[in-house]
Amino acid sequence: MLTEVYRRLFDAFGPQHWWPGQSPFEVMVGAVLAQNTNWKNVEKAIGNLRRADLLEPRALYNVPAEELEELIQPAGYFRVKARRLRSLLEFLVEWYDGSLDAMFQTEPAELRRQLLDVHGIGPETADSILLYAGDLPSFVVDAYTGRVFMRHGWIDFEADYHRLQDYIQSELPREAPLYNEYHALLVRLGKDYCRKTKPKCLECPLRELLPPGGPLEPESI
DNA sequence: TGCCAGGCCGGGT
DNA sequence: ACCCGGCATGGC
Repeated sequence: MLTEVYRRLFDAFGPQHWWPGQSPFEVMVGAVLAQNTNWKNVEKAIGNLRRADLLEPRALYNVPAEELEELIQPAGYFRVKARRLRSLLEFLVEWYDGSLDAMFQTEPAELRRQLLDVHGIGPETADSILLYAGDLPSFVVDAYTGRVFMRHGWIDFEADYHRLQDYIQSELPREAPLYNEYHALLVRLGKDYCRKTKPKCLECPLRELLPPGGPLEPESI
């Protein structure tokens, strides 16, 4: 089923080119800034950091908190995110001497646990870093993923992050490029057709895979 | 013009 | 073990 879903999404949307041509560090910073935030706003914040020549671990590590807040303000939650970036930078500098290459030498499951111990890094952000910055096959589950799978009845509404991730990873070959493209396609699908309100299920590329009675909602389970 | 966006944490039951 | 409010900006 998941392979079929992928085929349909790829046929409908083509490759999404997520996080192309950018440094792993920039991707990592973007993963924090993107928490519950419109990507357009994240781009503004990243642009500010780039203009200030701060998209490099040591440079960003040395920026005072208040200045960091100003730079990332367009991404929203800027005080919270400044603290979270700070935690992540301290982790990177203190454990890996500020080197992403060194960080990614760590065995992936262990690195994932370490990232989850960083204040402000939850499962989605950790997996985004592993997958999009480290090319490691850790599937990124987001709000869209859950919504799409639940509305189709492929997983129950009570499933948490790791239930969903285990299910997806058990159905797919464990390959980073596939996870990368698959997640990006699910986000694209979500934005265009599977929003929280006013979904456009009947025009969706997956409409033929809907349950007979149409998309499921929590009360219908 | 409200609602929403590529979450996560902390405090209250 | 839940449940919920807080965090903040800009786009549609």
